Amino acid sequence: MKLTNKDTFELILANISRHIKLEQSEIDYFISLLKSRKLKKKQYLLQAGDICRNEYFINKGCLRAYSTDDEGVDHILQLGIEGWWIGDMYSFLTGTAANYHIDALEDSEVLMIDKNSLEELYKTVPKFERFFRIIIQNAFVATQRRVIENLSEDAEERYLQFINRYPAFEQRVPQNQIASYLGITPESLSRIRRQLAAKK
Amino acid sequence: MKLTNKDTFELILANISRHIKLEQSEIDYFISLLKSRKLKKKQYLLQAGDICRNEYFINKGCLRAYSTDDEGVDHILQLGIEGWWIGDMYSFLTGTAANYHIDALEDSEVLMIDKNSLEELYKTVPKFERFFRIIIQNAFVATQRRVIENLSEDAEERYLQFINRYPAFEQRVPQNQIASYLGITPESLSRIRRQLAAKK
DNA sequence: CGTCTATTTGAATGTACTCAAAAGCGGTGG
DNA sequence: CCACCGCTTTTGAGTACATTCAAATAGACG
Repeated sequence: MKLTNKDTFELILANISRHIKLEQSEIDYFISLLKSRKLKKKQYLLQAGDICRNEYFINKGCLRAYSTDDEGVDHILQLGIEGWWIGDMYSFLTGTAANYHIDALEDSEVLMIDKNSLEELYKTVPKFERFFRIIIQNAFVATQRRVIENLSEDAEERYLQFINRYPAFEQRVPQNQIASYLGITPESLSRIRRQLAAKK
Repeated sequence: MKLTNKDTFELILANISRHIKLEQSEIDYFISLLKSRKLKKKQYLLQAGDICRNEYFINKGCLRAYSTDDEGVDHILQLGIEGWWIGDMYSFLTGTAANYHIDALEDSEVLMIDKNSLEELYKTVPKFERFFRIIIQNAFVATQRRVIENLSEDAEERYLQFINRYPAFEQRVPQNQIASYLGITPESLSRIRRQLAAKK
């Protein structure tokens, strides 16, 4: 879908302007590279085995990226809502089969940019190198923190950190999905919540 | 320490030239921003609570970045040898107190660039935005994979993945440090290794 | 050589898991 | 609009993997 509606880009442009300043011509050019896609709840944006040909900006809704292990259990790599980027970066960078599924936990809309367009964008407006460096840097720091928390905290502590850090997710993401993100079973999370309620 | 010896920069320049092409003048300028530091085994490069004022390129040796939890147990966020970057990126970016210690597992040498110099470098030679974007992107992808492996694999699988992916570490890093990286106790790793040896 | 640290081994413990079933909730179609 | 169906959440009982604590052995460093 090609885009014309200006409102569509408010969020992503606000996002970008927090890190780099763009001329109107640069904005127009950037927007011309984007496509949009709407997803119904449960619909796939990407399936493992596909090549991830885009980076996705979540304009509306809620998505998850996850892998399925040998026993068929899902493990959530990333949750994202409006304003977040999502994708399978390794697949995107190397052009190899994706390891992750991405699907919608709510009816959603993403803006996407494919690899050629992105390289083109880097060449034409080098400031975007800076923008994506910063975005990725922040994602990297958050992921490192998650590694350390997985190593050093028990399930209850991780859950408390999670709802404290991402209150929006606690509202919008089903418990079994939060459990998957935390690396525990839905049964365990249910028990943890009961205990926390008892403590109060 | 200010630098003059050309050999000192071979590794880092080779590293950089894999991603961006530099003019001699740009190389000279970049090098002028670097400082070097030698570390004896067990010596700190950074302590939690300090502000991490540099990004560090490991020119020689082996370092670890780790946090210490409430019970005094260490958890290794990152291991690195020659050719790897290391630091506490959150502290570096925000100027806040570091959460991680970094110290040397072997006598080591790092090249370092401070924040002002790096921003200066980005301004003067924007190609470095690209270079660090790529470096961070790769680190991000690797860290995401680690999250998923921590969520989906048991201790034995994670250990096998580890020695397969980082054979150099198996040689150079003590077992209790590998255990810490994998998120298990040294005792558990010892038992896992015994079982693996028995299977053969 | 002696000391300090790392590794191995054993025994008891615990946190989270699996399997199973019931209760709750939400969406869909009659 | 209500009833039903499927999925999510809760609860229980038994289990397993890794932990803790303790001690012995091995190895590294001065």
